[in-house]
Amino acid sequence: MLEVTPEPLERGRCAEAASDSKIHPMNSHTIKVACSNCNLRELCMPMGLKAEEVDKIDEVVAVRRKVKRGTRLYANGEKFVSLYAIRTGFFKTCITTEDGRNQVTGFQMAGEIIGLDGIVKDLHTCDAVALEDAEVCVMPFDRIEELSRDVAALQRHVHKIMSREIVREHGVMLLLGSMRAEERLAAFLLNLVQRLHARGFSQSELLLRMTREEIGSYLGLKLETVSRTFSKFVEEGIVEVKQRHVRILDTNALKLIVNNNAPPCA
Amino acid sequence: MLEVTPEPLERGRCAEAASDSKIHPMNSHTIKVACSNCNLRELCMPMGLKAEEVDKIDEVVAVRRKVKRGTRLYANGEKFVSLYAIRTGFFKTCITTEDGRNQVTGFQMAGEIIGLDGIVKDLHTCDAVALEDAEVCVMPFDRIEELSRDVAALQRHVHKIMSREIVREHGVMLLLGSMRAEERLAAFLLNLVQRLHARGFSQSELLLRMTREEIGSYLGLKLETVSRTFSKFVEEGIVEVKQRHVRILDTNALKLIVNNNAPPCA
DNA sequence: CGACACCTTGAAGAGGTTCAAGAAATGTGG
DNA sequence: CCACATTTCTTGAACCTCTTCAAGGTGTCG
Repeated sequence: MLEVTPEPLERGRCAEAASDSKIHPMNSHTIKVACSNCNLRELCMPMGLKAEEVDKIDEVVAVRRKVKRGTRLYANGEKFVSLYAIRTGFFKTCITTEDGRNQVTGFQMAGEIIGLDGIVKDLHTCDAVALEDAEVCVMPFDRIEELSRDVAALQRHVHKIMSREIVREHGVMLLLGSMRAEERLAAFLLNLVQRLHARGFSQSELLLRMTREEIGSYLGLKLETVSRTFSKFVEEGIVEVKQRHVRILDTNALKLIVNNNAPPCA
Repeated sequence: MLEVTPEPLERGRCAEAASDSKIHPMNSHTIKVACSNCNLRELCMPMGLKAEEVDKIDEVVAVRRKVKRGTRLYANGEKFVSLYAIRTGFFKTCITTEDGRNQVTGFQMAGEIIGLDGIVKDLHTCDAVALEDAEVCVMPFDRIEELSRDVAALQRHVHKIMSREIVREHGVMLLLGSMRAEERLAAFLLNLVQRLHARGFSQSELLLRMTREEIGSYLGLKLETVSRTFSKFVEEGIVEVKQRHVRILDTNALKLIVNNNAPPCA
């Protein structure tokens, strides 16, 4: 359910690799970059590498790319070339069908990897939209594959990232298939705050980057239901909500809601 | 939504690798095996390999294992060692939580790979249960990794299998998040029959290997709703249903239901 | 400041669930 | 091979959750 993080990072902002950045702009919004001194490396790089292996991995991340809020990092049908590691910002991924259905399949934050959907057909099968101004590391997939043939730790890391995504989606299926509205929203809030906390943010306070409609799409609910459920949580004193600002007052109450009001036996 | 299959295979049953099988039983239900003359190789092996590469891959599949109906191939919490390629039979995968929730995350048939959930934590995070007597090829994952460092086509294949599973689950999220009962069941039937047809079975007739309750769990519905929806389809002349025997009379009607009654514009 | 996107709340309605009973199939042991 | 127990499936009726439709409020950005 969460990214494995040995210790919280400070604030999800990377110290710039000062010597490199902004010297060789590839185009209007791409710049060179190095992983080896990125604050997020514990999230998106394998641990315990030799120095020479770290250097090799630095070469994988060819460039960074800035993505303005509301614009797409990639879109359904586009050729798949690279995976992306999110440096800063917040994304949603969603699929849209010809008959007008739309489904948010996930929300992604700093240190998470997106683009895995494109590997199977060499085409992206969903859209990735920045919900706030963002910056990503562009990692050409053929170079990842090449390198992970040399560096077993990287190979293993790539496999784990993909497996983690599969397991995450199992959790979403459980949520969508078996939970009621309150349970879904409680699980959603707990998941978000947990991931934010792992990145050094508050355990109890969060700023929603997405609309009620996007939350609803992700949770299989209508935006009105999301809004009403928030209101209900407020009435019950579980959270404070001011638009997109949410403060969790009673984490345990949320956990009880998710766990069917059964106390955790483990 | 489906396994990519160049051409239908005959009946999903493998010709035995006669010289090998049953000579060296590893234990009561494991036998040696070779991929190179398995009828399913187009489904679970990369295409266009050199002969020597095929030989290497043969070595990956250490043994086969028989799984009796109703028993588990692996279970939540067990150590992850191998992926499994299904030779014959039919599986469900499902997750169960401490508080008693249960969710079927997929149904798998011959030629499909299961066990990917275990990679991220070296532990299986779901159960795989045989819904009929089954046989699988056991593929130790460390050998897969080792070999895919040598054989780029295998590496790519493993990545595609994992990506395909991610994309499949996106489809399930769309189903669970945005479809009504009829739409879900129609999509489910179309998906099943399509995968069966790719394996040489009928386009219109299928034998459900799972109960109404299991279908319901997968589709986020109660078993009564599944039953009622089947009955509705029967009334409308779209399918014939005799217990687990289903004959699709009007594939197009099912497609229209899934597509929101909007004619396919593509 | 005005336009627009987003959020909240109410009331009515639909779709799915729950509870219950009975029928059909399947498996078991004598 | 048959009788019985068990599991699975179907169907009805009442209920509940979530959706739909509608209106008004709040916040944001040019």
